Amino acid sequence: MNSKASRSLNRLYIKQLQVLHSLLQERNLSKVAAKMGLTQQAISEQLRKLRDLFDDPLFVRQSNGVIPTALAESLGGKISPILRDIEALLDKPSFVPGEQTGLFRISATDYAMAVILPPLLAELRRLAPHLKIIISEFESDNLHALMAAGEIDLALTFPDFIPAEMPSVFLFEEHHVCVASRHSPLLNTPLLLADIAPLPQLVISLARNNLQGSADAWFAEQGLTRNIVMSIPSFSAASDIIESTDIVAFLPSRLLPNHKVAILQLSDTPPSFNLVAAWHKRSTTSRLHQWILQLLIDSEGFSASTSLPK
Amino acid sequence: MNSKASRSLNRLYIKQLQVLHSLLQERNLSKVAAKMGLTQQAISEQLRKLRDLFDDPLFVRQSNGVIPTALAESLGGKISPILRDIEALLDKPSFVPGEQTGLFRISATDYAMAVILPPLLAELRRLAPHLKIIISEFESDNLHALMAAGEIDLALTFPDFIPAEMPSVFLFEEHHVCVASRHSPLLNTPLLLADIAPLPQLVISLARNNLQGSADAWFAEQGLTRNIVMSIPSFSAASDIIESTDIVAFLPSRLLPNHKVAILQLSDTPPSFNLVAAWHKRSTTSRLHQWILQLLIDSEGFSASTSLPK
DNA sequence: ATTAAAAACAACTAATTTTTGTAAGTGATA
DNA sequence: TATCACTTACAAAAATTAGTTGTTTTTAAT
Repeated sequence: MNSKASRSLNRLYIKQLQVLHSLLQERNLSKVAAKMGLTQQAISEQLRKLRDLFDDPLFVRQSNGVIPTALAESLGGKISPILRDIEALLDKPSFVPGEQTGLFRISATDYAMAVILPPLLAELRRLAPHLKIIISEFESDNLHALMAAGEIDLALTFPDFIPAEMPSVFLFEEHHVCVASRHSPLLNTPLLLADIAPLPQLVISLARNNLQGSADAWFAEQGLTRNIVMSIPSFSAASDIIESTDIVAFLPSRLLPNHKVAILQLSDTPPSFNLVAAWHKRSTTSRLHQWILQLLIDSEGFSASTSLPK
Repeated sequence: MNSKASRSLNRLYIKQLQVLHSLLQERNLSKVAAKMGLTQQAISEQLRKLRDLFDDPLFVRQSNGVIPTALAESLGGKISPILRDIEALLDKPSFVPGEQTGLFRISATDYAMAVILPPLLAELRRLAPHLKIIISEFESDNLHALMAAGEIDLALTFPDFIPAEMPSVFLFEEHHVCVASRHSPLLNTPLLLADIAPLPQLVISLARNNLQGSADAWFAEQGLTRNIVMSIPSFSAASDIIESTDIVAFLPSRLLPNHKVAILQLSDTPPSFNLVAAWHKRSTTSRLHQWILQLLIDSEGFSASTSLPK
């Protein structure tokens, strides 16, 4: 392509293509002008530029209008589909869940996998059967980077793990209950927090590989120090361990009851915590994303109060 | 389509689509700016307009650039072919006669059909076998209107019949010879113009249905009045009539010899006249038209001196 | 918290489009 | 052939828009 043309191409309005197209139909500058809400002179000027661009008169005048040259006519056939394609760009694609064929990636803690995902995924399978879904274990380290790279679309986790710049929505409030093996001699015995503190305990630690638990502060408030002897990164594995040891732990209430562990009768109630769904700003305007988020909010009747940073 | 979008579409540069496209590749405004020879601020402003047009952020910023939203990504796939199509508009289609599949319409007097067309059509068949050709009898009345309407591409006729605004090219000079039936007793007898004048004569009149011939003025110059008894609109039919009557006529020299009529030995030579090819301004830049015209000029070694009105 | 990179904003300048006004071309018709 | 009605083309002013320079804000990593 010659350089003059490519330079001019930068300055080519869609409008100029429309002028050329209308001119081929109307064969009259004044009529095209009226149709486009401009003056005849403006159309004449655009035509002058088109003539310069294509190095052809394109239209020659008659008493009652103009008639196209061979080149103008051949351009006409090519311009029509281009204009249609460009107009189609602006038509918001209608969003029909059943027709979604894309891929949606959810990162979730194993707690969320057990509690939140089952009903959501059932709905997704029902309403959007052609949508492919990838679920990955929640990684707190580089969540934002993964989302920026487009490798995760939605995270289901605890508020602490989501960076401030990410929009998120509150899903529900959860609290821990203290559990022990179903064979534990402590079952059916009323217990105080002070009774729990010295017992060997396990904490679920998703990010930090240490022996600190989320309820440590609560014990400290009452002047107690917990006897934490183990840390694992999975809620479901915790149950297995607890079942076969003398270890006790605080597990989210919605994971219970299960057939491996039993709830201890504790007089105090541990502080509650929240579950949230978080995503990257880039996804906020995605219709698919919006729809799945709404499904999530609706699916268990969560009181949805979105908190999107401005 | 909403009215805001259609209004904005008028103002949409091809360049803006290129910005969107480059941004999807580079994911960095400054790099796109450098690539397009503009400042970062200019790209930012175009992005602002695109955001307004599509009612979507399109790109959200990071520390080292931007990342596209779902909408921007979906637009990307549609924009690439559009940009290719638009660039293809500017590529002049290469003209290969053998690939021409169009239709070419020639209007010719029966003289031109007999003398000019045969070699031209032979060449056309040989060089452009996929080109369709329609030949029609020359109509002097509304030649310009027919050509404006695209119903005739080229006329082969006499200069008198082509309006001043039509471009034309001189083909060759022709002159009349006086003929009579091959059975005529006048054959082989030297004749003066004064001898011809009283003889019953036929004129070929393409436009005006009257008894005036093109050589009338020539007779008048010598103080003679022709005895015109018949007018017909066809040169070839003239020969048939002359053969079977006592009528004489002036026929173009290139139609002779033929087996129906014979040339009279006239001492004077009638004034010559020209043959021209004429067309509509709209066709002047058509490669097909130019090529056929050149073929016509070359085919018999005519001394081609085009006379295109400004 | 600091920093480096990048996008966004603001005011100004340059370029372009559009309009207003006018001239000139075209073909029909009196 | 002169005029008429209609049309495109040209020119200069006005309005709009794109682009630039300078600056601020945002972003995320150190």
